[in-house]
Amino acid sequence: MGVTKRHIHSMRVNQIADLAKMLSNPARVSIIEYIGDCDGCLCQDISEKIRLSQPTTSQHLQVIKRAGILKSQFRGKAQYYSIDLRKWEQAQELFNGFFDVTKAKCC
Amino acid sequence: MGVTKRHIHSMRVNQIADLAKMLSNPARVSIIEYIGDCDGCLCQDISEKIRLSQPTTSQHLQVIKRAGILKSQFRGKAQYYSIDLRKWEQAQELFNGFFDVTKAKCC
DNA sequence: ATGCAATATCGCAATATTACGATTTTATTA
DNA sequence: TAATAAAATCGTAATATTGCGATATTGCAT
Repeated sequence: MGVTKRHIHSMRVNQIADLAKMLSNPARVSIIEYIGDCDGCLCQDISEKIRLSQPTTSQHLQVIKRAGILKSQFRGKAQYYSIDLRKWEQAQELFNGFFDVTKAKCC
Repeated sequence: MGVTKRHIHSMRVNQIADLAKMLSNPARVSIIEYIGDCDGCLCQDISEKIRLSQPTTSQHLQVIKRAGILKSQFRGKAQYYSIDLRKWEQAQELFNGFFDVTKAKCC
């Protein structure tokens, strides 16, 4: 077939996988890293920094945003992206929960 | 084009993305969770537990193994999988490093 | 209203992922 | 050595992802 069977897994497992999928492309990791640096970034600047085209960069930004990690606002004529710290921390906790539980059980 | 441009990113960024890619499928998250539970599992049992076919399960196991997270050994006639705790902790640290640095910088 | 600069969306081609049935390989046991 | 059971691999079809050029949209300034 070729379609991921989400329905056979728990919601928590799917959440972890979704979050990981968002981080599974190096461009998106770089983008998050860069936004963390400057806090309030233009798509154009990010695009130049990571050396991908504006459309590609914009698409990656949407993927990160859809995962709930980004906030954006217009200042002047440009859109400024920044990281939603609360969501970022929640994401970290979700991962750490998974890592810790697995660690505690194994061996 | 359609090929991920790994070469434009740092090695660390690619490592994070690779690790995330390994976790980006819910079947693999479930498998890790299950192996953590029983510590020493048969492919067959995992396959039944997560309700995917034996070949599919085996392929996912290879992906997790290629990421360095699994150990395996033959006991009797079957192969027993378990989590490489050292690598698992390293993976967690890699993620936490990324999360923490981003957190520290932003805002 | 018109022009401008920034961002988002569309359409597409190349490639990657996912899942499974069929088959082969592997390691033990009779 | 032959039979076995378990796991890996092959082949394939369906779908998803990635990246970019072209185009549309958006919000401000004149």
